[in-house]
Amino acid sequence: MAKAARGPSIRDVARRAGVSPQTVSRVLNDFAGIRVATRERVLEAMAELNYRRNLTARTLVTGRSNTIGMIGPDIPAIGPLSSLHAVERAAREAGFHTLLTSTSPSPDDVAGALEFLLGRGIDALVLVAEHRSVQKAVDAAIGELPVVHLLTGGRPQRTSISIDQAGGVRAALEHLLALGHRCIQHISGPLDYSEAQLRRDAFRDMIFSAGLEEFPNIEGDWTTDSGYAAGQQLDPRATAVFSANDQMSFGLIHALADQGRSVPGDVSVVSFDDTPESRHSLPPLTTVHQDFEAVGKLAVKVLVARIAGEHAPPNDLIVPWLVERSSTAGPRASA
Amino acid sequence: MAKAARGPSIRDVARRAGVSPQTVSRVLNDFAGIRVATRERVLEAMAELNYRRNLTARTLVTGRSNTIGMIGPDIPAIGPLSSLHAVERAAREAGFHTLLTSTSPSPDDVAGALEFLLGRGIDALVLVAEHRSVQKAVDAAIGELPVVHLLTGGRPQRTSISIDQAGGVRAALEHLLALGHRCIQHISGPLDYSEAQLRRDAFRDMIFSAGLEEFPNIEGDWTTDSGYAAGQQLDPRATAVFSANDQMSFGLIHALADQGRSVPGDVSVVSFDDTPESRHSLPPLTTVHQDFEAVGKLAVKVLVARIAGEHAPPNDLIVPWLVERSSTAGPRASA
DNA sequence: CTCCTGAATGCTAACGTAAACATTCGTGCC
DNA sequence: GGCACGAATGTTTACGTTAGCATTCAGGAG
Repeated sequence: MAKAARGPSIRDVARRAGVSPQTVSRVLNDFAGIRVATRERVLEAMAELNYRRNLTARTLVTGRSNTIGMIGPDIPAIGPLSSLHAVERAAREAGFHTLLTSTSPSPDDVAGALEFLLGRGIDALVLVAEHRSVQKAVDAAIGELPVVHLLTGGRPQRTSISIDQAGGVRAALEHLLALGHRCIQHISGPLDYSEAQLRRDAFRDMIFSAGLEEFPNIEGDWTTDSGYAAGQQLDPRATAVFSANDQMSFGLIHALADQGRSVPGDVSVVSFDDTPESRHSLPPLTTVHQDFEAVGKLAVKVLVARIAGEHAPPNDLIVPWLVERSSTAGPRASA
Repeated sequence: MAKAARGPSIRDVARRAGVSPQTVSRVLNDFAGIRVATRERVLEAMAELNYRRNLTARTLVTGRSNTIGMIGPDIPAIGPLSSLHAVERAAREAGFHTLLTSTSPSPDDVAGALEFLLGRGIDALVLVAEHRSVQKAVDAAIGELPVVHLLTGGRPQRTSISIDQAGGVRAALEHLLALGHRCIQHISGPLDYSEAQLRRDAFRDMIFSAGLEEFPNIEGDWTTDSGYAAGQQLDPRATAVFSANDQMSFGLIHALADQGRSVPGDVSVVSFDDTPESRHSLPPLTTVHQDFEAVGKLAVKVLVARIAGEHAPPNDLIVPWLVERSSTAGPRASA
């Protein structure tokens, strides 16, 4: 067994400094009304003993952990990972820390992750790119805990910080329409993810209201490989593709290149995410910018307010915008 | 103030089941020697009250948290993020959970992160892609805690799971040499990261022992943008580039394309990481495969063993290999 | 019937901290 | 000089759990 190796406690410090444990606690928590000499004696004792405050005990007694739990998806896609990372940074700046669990969509896994976080006394919960099974489990288990759903794009019943998925899709499609495209196919993410479904639905709405022909949806799984596969089943009449994330776009463009078709010469591609890679791919992608950083910051801001007991602000919608680069152009005359 | 909203405790369950708290605890921890009827009564009571075990209290009394702390870099690069993610998954499978903190290289930040993790009673620590300032802080603060340094590629003094950076570089350069390249320039990562330095050093050794001319090192910061910038300062005589990660390679290739130079026609590019994007970029990258998943798994395995008090196995070196794709070819006759 | 034994369960203390209340002490005022 | 008062510090208790020891109980041996 690993030895317990407990460090010095507040009591040891108190003894060494010749004060009561409570006084040490007060110094730790920056209470007013401690004589300067006393405080210094305590600080000195802490330094000498190499004292480290025990967050576990503190959490136990206060019921507050200053920790935000995060549940993310199991997949190593840059999008969700960026969001998680952004939350982590924003939380840190706000004086909070994060407890990260990723989980496969299996209900058992989700329940386990939730169990761990809740048992750990988190003060709030952030859900990133949730699989739908996660939503259900969370709704069942959460009591008063502040929760933010990130990026889902529209869950009116609870607080959520979302990118306005429909708005982003609209910007992307308007761009393609303005270029003159009439045959546009969609490569969606896995439809059991909220984002994927929202984007697909918004796409359909746009196609419908523009009176265009609807091509069958090709469902990918967010990965570059699935984008490549999608490129192989693309309808030959399509002059433009709206792809649900950048990674799939890369795969798609690769597949087209292998078929001897160029982007945007033969096919235009509009994408979603604006990951760092999309700025420098060949061609650089025209893509909807998702400001992960802003989302993370806003999420933490909302949560901190709710933790402090302030009334939760209404759902916040971050509006993404289209970054026009070189993967789109007008359709060929021949099309 | 947020209401405490404490859930039911072991005591509430005990009262309801008509047993002592200790018996409930025994049921929770799967002790032998509980009458079946009693156990069932307890389980029933837990279900009725929707009881959730408090990990905080448990940690406080046992001194073990079943949690592995992770410190990662502040940057949202896919490489380190993948590693963190892999550790998280491996830990979960081993019954552990993870506490993630990322930190800027500033000593204060690092100290704060460490403080948080240690105060939280983590059982072990994983360092991913450490900035050198992290190493120093960790060495100072860690006592008996099992630590694994991930991906640094050679820290003999402590247990570390590393990718054999030098081996990877060797594979990459041997490939270029075999193709006939003699003018090879390096784009390194920021040299205050261990990996960046190890790769740069291995590169130099290879160049030296092959008796080739040494071009000045161009130092990037792992991002695609810095790769693009590097592409603009490339020595015109270089027929091949060894770039320290995939993201910078993408930027580099973009810059070359903007100059009207093609890859691999005019310049060959060998890279490091084998991220999912590299399979489908144009051209697909020849790159050194880093098995983040394997590294994560191995790290957790080592840590679990050390937590259990077994003697730490010696440093483990994972050997990466070169994946040959289409970004390399022989030098032009004109070169 | 009593005693012993082992199985099942209960009781008490402890983990390290902070909240709430209690006490001490110095100081200024009458 | 005595008193009141606020500032500084101390004492007690609780948070939810588990370790360690104590107790109860049933059943078999003598």
